[in-house]
Amino acid sequence: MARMSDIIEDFIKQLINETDGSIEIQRNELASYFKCVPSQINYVIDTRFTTERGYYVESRRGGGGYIKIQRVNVDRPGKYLMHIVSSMGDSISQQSAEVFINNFVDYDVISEREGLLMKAATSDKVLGGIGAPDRDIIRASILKNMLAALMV
Amino acid sequence: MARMSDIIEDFIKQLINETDGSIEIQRNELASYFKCVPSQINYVIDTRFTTERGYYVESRRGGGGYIKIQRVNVDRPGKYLMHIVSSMGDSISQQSAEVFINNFVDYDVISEREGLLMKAATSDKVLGGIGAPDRDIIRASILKNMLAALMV
DNA sequence: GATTTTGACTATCTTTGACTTTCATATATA
DNA sequence: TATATATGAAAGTCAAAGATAGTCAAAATC
Repeated sequence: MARMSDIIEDFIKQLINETDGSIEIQRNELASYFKCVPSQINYVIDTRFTTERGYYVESRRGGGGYIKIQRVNVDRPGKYLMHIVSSMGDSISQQSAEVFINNFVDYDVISEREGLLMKAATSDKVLGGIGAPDRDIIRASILKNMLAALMV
Repeated sequence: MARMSDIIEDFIKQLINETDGSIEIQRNELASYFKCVPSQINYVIDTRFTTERGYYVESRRGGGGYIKIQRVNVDRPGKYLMHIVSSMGDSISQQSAEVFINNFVDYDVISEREGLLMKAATSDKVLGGIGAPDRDIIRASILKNMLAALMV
């Protein structure tokens, strides 16, 4: 069965597309629309609408509260890439790597084929054999080196 | 009696044929359909649906998890790559990897940028930290997986 | 001896709900 | 009137429970 979280994610993304990059929702309203607990909305936002994925979220509690989600505009892809690389840290999970790579493709910093290459090189499928702490370190190293190679 | 693994392999291959080269299965579902333990599905995938044999596999755990199996394209350049992949062995030095990659670029199987990416991902600069026998094994694995990704 | 089968244990992702925090407004009090 | 307090209406947090898939090695089979 399809994941509820994915369905909610798609719904929100469509709303954002329809409204020029920024929406305001009520958590409880959305939750009751999807017949889920309100905290699942938080889960979706925390895992899918992160800074890494290019979103900016703010909210307010209390009466008349809301959650506002905005898609971040990237007008200088090269600069964006630089910033990402330097903020990336020395260790990175497969999931995060994938998110980064998808972003690069979305913003036309790399081609789709290049994205596939990067994902293939950083997947747990190939790095899984490496022990737990080292794996993510080597993954970060691979990713950074590939990006650096493109920036030359 | 025929081997269970072979039966499962044939079943999956038929599914792939019926669906244009790409399927998504649930491990537990398939296991209960064949009345085997779930890990046998992993065994079948690990031994039969490898990059050497021309498949690209990805998966996701947790609720709504899945295993996705794609058959790679074996048309023209793909066929050449496929041949390379299956002849490459399980271990490869940085030097050999570079020779392979340069060849791909020379024969226009990949672009120059893609070549740079591949070299970056398989260089000793990033893999040097891994101990001697494992390093070349992981390098081969990365290279094969990248090539397979391009053939999907 | 190599391959296959099995199962216990692990890792990862999602769903759920009880409890907490914050804010706006209404009401009480100095 | 101005300020303090109570009330209710949101959203946030966090951990437990549930749902998958992965790993690894022992046992079985060929």
